[in-house]
Parts: sequence; C-alpha cells; structure tokens
Amino acid sequence: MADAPRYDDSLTIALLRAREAVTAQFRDHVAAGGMTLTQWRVIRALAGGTELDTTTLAHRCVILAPSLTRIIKTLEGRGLIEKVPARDRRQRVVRLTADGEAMFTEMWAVSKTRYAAIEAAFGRAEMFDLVETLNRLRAVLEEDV
Amino acid sequence: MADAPRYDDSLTIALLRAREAVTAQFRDHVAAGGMTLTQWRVIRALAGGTELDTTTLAHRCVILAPSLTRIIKTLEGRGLIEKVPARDRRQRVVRLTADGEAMFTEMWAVSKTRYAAIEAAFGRAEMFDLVETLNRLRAVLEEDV
DNA sequence: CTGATTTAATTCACATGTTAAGTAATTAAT
DNA sequence: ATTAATTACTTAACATGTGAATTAAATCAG
Repeated sequence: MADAPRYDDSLTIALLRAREAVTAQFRDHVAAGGMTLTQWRVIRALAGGTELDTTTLAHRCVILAPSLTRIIKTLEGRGLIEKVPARDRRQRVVRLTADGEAMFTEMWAVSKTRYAAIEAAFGRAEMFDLVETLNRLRAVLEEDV
Repeated sequence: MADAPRYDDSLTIALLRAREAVTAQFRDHVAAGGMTLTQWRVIRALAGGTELDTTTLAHRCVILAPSLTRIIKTLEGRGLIEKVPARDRRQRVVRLTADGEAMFTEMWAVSKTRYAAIEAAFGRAEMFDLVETLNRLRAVLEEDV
C-alpha cells in the first residue's frame, strides 16, 4: 500500500477538479441557453459555417462516437444543425443552421466574458503556459510511456 | 463571432484531452480488475482502513452524490466495501472489506508503475508543478471570478 | 416538547461516457 | 468484377454525470 501520493496531489484528481472548476464557469449560462456543455462544444466547433464529418467532429470536441450520434440527433431535432450530403456516403457531414449560428453568436458573447474573467483571475501568461503544458503532457503520453 | 481562441488552445479542451490521456494510462489495468476508473477512485480513497461518509467520499473522489449512491451499491454487492454504523443515522459510512483491501493492494501495485512511467516520461518536477498549477487554478476559480 | 428548518442520502429522469457488436459503404486483393 | 478487408457510423447495454424532487434524521425556534 504505502506510497500512494496524497490523494489531492494525484494528477488524475487534480485534472478532474480543475476541469470541474473551469467548466463550472460556463455551465450556468450554457444551461440557460437550454444546452449542455457537451452540446455547446459541438455548436462551437461548427460555428462560422464549418462543415465537419462525425469522426473529425468527435475528435475535435473530445466526444466519443456513440455520444456524438445522440447529440447530433438532439441538435438536429432542435433545428440547430443540419446534414450536408457527403461524397463518401458512409460519412455524416453536418453544419449549423441559421438558428444554430444565431445561437452560437448569442452564447459566445457571454462565453467570451467568462474566458476573460478566468484569464484575469488566473493570469494570461499562466493560462497560456498551462494550456501548453497540458498539451505537452498529452503529446508525451500519446507517444511513448 | 470573431475572436474565439483556436479550438485546441482552449483551456477546457486542453483539460479534457489531458485528462483523457492520463486516465488512458490506467483504464486497461483497472478494467482488467473488473472495475471502472470511477469505482477505483472510491476504492483508493478508502484504502488502509479509512472509514468515510458519502459526502466526504464524494468530495474526495470528485463524484456526485447520485453516482456515488449507485457505486456504493455496486461495490457493496461485490463484497468490496461494507457499511459501518454511524452516530448520525442520516449518514452512510463505508469502509473496505478484507476483499476490498486485497483488491486495492493488488491493483495499486500496477497503478504505481503507471504513475512512475508518467513521471519518467513527463518529468517529475514538471508533473509536480502541473499539479500545483491545477490546484491553484481551481482555488482561484472557486473563490472569486 | 412540537413544529419548522436544515442536512444527508436517495431516487428520478435524462444526457453523456464507455465498450462491444452490428450495419452500410468504400477500398483492396485476387 | 467478386470477395475480403477496412472504414464510418450506429445501436445496444450498462456506468456515470447532472439537476430536481423526495425521504429520513437531526437541529433549531418558540
């Protein structure tokens, strides 16, 4: 048993808590828009007329394929996204509808202020460094270990 | 619309991906023990004879109460944890059974090597700094903003 | 001591995470 | 060109995340 790092010092827990703290800054206003944070990531990834297939979208939003299938169904049902015919008929390519773009624009205005508040509280340079460090950690783990 | 940070540079996405990369290092061997990563956090928090009530346990493991209720039911059904009578009869205090402690000891041996591998690949000091930075971010966000 | 309030868990309902299996379309091999 | 293998996505089944409502026990106000 012995040498377990103090629980609060474990990397996994620290990541979990930090992510929880950050997402908490956005959850309320995203929920006020009738959306979940996960759905919001999809909307955001498609903003500005971007057309993406499910695989690319899933990777960018860090959502597993089965979850994305359900989310697409939900958002399409709400008229926020729509299918686009694809050359490869296995693919499901989607984009925002006009309503979807409007929803993004409205919500993004608020999100921007939340990002700014986090930057102000934590420090712009520190935040930049943290993102860089996290991406480096990921790169290291995905290659060797 | 305009000034959205490049998607991969967003803090929320970076946190999500980093956490995914880290947990991936443990998922397989935890699954081999017939357990999920979330259940493993509970086992780990109770290791060494620790007795905890649901609220404290939920906070330490970063699990919401409804999830923990189900997990306790599952782990109790598998004979890995057991209830302990509490003074305050509203509380549900639990601890590991002998089987639970054995399970922890066995799995922890492997987890330790995974932690060590991450430290070796990413750098011990860098990892320490990262955890410190993440905890500082959380502290900042939970107070003001 | 009785009723109102608060606290600790649970339950409910729905969204998402996760793995495995299944389906349809494309590509590769012969 | 026909079969086999691969790819993109979906479906299924179960675990967890999430917010709201519920229940039971403890505490507080009078």
